[in-house]
Amino acid sequence: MITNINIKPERKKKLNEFLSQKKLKSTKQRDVIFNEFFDNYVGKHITVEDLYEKIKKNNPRIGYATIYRTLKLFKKSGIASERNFGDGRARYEPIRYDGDTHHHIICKDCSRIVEFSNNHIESCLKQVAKLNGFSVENYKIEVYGSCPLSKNGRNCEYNENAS
Amino acid sequence: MITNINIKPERKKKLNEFLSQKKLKSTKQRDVIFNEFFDNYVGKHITVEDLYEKIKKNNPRIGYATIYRTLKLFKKSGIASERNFGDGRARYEPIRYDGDTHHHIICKDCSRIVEFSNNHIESCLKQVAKLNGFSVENYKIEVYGSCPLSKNGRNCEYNENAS
DNA sequence: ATTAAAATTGATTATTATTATCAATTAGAA
DNA sequence: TTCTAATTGATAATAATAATCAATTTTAAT
Repeated sequence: MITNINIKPERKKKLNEFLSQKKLKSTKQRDVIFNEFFDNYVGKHITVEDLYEKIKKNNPRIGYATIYRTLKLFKKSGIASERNFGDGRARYEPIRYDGDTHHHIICKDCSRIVEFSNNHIESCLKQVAKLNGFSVENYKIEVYGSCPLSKNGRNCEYNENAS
Repeated sequence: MITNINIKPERKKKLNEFLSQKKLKSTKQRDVIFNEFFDNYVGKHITVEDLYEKIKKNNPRIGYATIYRTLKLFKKSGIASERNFGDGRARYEPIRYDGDTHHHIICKDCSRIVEFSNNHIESCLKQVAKLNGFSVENYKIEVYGSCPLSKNGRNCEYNENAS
């Protein structure tokens, strides 16, 4: 069950726990990036560059490297996940709640992304891994195909990161 | 059903069909790379660099760029697939037969890779995509976890590309 | 509130994988 | 053989990410 209401406090708490556990510091930059990321990119998949451009508008002092480092920090702290859809640039996505495993269907024509999760498939995968003696940490499923818009022959220019 | 016997002639035929269809040429370099790739890397996942190093031993005249271009050619012709396991370098794998869709379980400790295929999971995925209006072109499933060797506490240094 | 130690930042440079360039060579058809 | 177009190999260009480092900021201790 995916809920978009009020996830920020819980995620902020988790980040702060990670910071204090690792004796790291909270800074104004990290706050700004956290807010932008969780206010505007839940359910989306943003590149480092796009997030930098967005943040630069209101906070021109924040540097490119800081965005890189902070998204990695979010990843390590368990509030963001890194995705790679094969275009050579990493994308980051807010993790909405602990245990939020979902997967992606990607349109090869217009890059539109639909998310899904499916317990049945996941338990099958765990079983396959178990049969091979593996314990499962996480898994990634990506389906590539053509979306309804592009199949209808319409021009389906799509940009999920648009404001 | 996976069979390792005698796949080369069939794959070579497919490559040659692609070449003549696209009015491309067969060259000594392409033959050398084809042979090395299908003699020694079926069921493995080799990087461009590793294949270059291997081929250089007997064919020091063949350049790095040619390996890159030829693996891409193999991919386009449908006899190789490109994989990306998150370490920032592409890996190539011979496609054993048309319709060879299989997936990977990757040990996060020693990078050992086990392959599997599962029709049930695949048909579930197709159904999920269909519910969202997508037609499926291909899909990728990766399971990350710990392999039996590393769970036993043994030193499980593993290199699937070793000679 | 001051201070000191350690982490962070921002600007820049370095690294690394991949792609593009281009003159020289080679394959394949005529 | 000859002509045309594709290919090669060496190298330079590109692009994403990582590393460096002096200056700054945070946090804990005093």
